[in-house]
Amino acid sequence: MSLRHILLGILSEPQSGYDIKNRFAQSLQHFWRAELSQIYPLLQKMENEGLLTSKELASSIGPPRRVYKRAAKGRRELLAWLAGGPKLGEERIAYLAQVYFLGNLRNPDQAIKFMQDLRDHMAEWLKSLEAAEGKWRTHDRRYPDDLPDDEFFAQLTLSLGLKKVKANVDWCDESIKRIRTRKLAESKSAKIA
Amino acid sequence: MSLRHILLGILSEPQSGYDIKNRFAQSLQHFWRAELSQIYPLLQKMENEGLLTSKELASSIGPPRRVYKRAAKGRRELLAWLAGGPKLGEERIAYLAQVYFLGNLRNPDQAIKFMQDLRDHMAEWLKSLEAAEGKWRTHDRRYPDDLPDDEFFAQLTLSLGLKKVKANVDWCDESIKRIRTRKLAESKSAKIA
DNA sequence: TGTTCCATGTAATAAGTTACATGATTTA
DNA sequence: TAAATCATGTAACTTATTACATGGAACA
Repeated sequence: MSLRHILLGILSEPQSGYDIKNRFAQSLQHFWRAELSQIYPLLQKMENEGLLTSKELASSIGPPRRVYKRAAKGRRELLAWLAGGPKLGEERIAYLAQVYFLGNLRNPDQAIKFMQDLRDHMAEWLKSLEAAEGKWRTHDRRYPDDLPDDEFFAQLTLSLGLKKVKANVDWCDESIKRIRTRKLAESKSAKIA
Repeated sequence: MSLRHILLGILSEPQSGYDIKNRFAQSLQHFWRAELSQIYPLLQKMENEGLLTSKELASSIGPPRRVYKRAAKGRRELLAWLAGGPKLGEERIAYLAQVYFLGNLRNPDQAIKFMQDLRDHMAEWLKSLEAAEGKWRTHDRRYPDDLPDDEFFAQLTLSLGLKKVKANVDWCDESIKRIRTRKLAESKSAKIA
């Protein structure tokens, strides 16, 4: 039920479905994803429910755009979501489910490969977050604590992102070592037996 | 598409839908959740697809249980999922979406309250993870690196959980301070103006 | 005697994914 | 001239949630 609230959050300024998709690509995708084919019908539905208003605008580059903005009712629903306190216990992290079952792989090298692959992705992700932060810092001297409200809270999520992705990289390194050590211990006990 | 793979992972040993729900409550729920009303029909469907087999067992305490176990075909599908490498980019963390939009709250005290609430939940979660670890360590001297494969990889997810939840608590503390500082700066500039 | 636990499910609805369809404009 | 970007959508399908239905055993 969160996508509708995310749309309400984004639509303090008028934007098209396409704009929203780009907003996901920039920042939101780190904790929620959505396809255009989900966004477009939902915008229409929410307009019918009186949460949004829309108008069609001609565009210089390409087809006309339908831009949506939240209505007063939409703003109230957003505030109710926030006032309801943090929604915990709904996390989904597919790669951890995979790690949980890595023991099913017969050869420990496969588990090591999986963790190295994960490590590489996390390190790359960390790089991109650090680059985003660096750019933001150099382009806006208000960064990070004098930013306007909406950007400040987006920065908070970036700052947690950095911490968590770093923790992930460290954990991957540790885990790979631990799997290697087990592998050695196993081959020794096999020789003894 | 991950629940079917999680079921395949769990069902190396025969278990009922109810057992699976309990398994979620113990550990899996930290990265994936599932309701019984999703589990039961999916087990049936996967049996029809030849991924699982089942049989009904009488129980001493309560109604008869239908226990499922993965078939050879199910095991192959699980291995293919793991061999496909880590599934990234599908994370869902609703509370971060909320933080992202906290700027919509007019009064900074509301944002502080939200973050304190989040902090409390994270601290409680951390306690429960530490308790789980302590219990495991005292009850099994093989903990953590000499555990059998399946438990070892489950322990890896616990060890990441500890790191991440700690990072979350720290980040909440930092964030609350930062919001407080902004609030003070704002009230000063209001006086000057 | 009421609540929790054990145990299985169905029905209705909502949310989300994948594939398809269209067409202009800009860049390589 | 092929690909990418801009822009909007529909159709078919899968996945997930909420509500409902049943009933015995244990516990407080």
